[in-house]
Amino acid sequence: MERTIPAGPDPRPAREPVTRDLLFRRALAIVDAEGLSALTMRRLAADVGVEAASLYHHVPNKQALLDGAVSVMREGMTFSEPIPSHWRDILEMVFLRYLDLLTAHPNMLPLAARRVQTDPADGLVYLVASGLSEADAVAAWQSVLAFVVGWATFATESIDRDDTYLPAELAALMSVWERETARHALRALLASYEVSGRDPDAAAGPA
Amino acid sequence: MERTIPAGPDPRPAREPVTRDLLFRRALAIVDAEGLSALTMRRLAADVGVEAASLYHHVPNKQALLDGAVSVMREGMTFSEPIPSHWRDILEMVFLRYLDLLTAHPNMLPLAARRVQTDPADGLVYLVASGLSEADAVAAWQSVLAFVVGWATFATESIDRDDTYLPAELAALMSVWERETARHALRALLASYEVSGRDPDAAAGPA
DNA sequence: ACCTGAACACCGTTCAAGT
DNA sequence: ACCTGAACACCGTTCAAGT
Repeated sequence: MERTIPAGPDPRPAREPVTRDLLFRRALAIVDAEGLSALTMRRLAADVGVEAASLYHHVPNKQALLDGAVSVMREGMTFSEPIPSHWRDILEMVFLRYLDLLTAHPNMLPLAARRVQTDPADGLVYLVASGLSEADAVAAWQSVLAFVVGWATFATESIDRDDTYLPAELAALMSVWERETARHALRALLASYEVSGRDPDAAAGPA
Repeated sequence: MERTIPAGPDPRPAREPVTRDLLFRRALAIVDAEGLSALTMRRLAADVGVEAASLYHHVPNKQALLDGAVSVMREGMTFSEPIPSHWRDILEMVFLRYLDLLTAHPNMLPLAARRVQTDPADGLVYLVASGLSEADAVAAWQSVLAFVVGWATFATESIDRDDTYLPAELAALMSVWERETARHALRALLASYEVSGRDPDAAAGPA
């Protein structure tokens, strides 16, 4: 008979109990470290110390796992004080931060492009409160979101480049996607939307 | 013994001879019709009337097949006369046309986002010839390309929307991605880049 | 309640064998 | 030169069986 160790410090390998949230976090870690194709049910199961079939007690299917990983990633979107007061500056900050987040998780991009749409939805409501028409607010939101996701797509992945016919100097420039260039484009997009009411600075602080 | 029909009109089912190009075209057709996940080696082989293993006589692997399908798709990018004279109008036309192409092949988008980068590369050279600095030309190209691919990503696919917390009216607006909105954003992006030399209209026709 | 083993219906790819 | 059958090493998912 084996002796049972009753209160020793960490007797068995002490497998962390399997929860949905643990699976989401480990799934994100695997994708970040080894790419989307490395995330298989068998691989994740081995990672948390169970068999593949066991995962289906915590998650209905693989898609739910991917959705969970996206959610975990998006929780990493935090903002540093101070918050600017003009809606344009706020949007610029939010979407630059979002661009940074996507850039930090390049392997997640194919997944992040879905479910993103209205994510900081309250931000959209805020645009209307700032004086933009609903149509303009939605247009601005869509444009900026599309740009950021598209930019991350190119800035992030090891694209197979078609440099044929391109002078070496231009090809070299095209292979670098500078954050400052994205910021400039973001500002140009935002500048094309205007508050329509008679009090354009209604949302800009008390003074 | 069966009688062999020597010169009848189309005796056997007359399988079209298998070529790389046929495979590319059928692959694109399958993806367009049934989605990316429907394109398997076995499915494509059945489509052209051979076994899956036979495909490897024409194509080294599945990735080459996908690349070929992207190329076939991009051949569908044509331009109607007349070509505008100002570089901004040309870029707007080219990238609106590219947006239309991506929108017409929504299932191809995950593939089209790679290899696109410098595709109409001569266009980039043309921007420099029009008087933009190399840095500005690349920045404009990158910004507009990123925007179009991002826009197509959202406009095209049945995104799982997160409409929680969003007023019904805004949610309804957010679910529609109007081509006119994209055009406005495209123009705003292009307007932010200027010819730097002393002859800003150097590329704008003879008059 | 949670985990397992074994199976099912798939994948992409290889290769010896056929014509 | 081109095609095939059969196999290999994988997938996601299901389910009866264990504790």
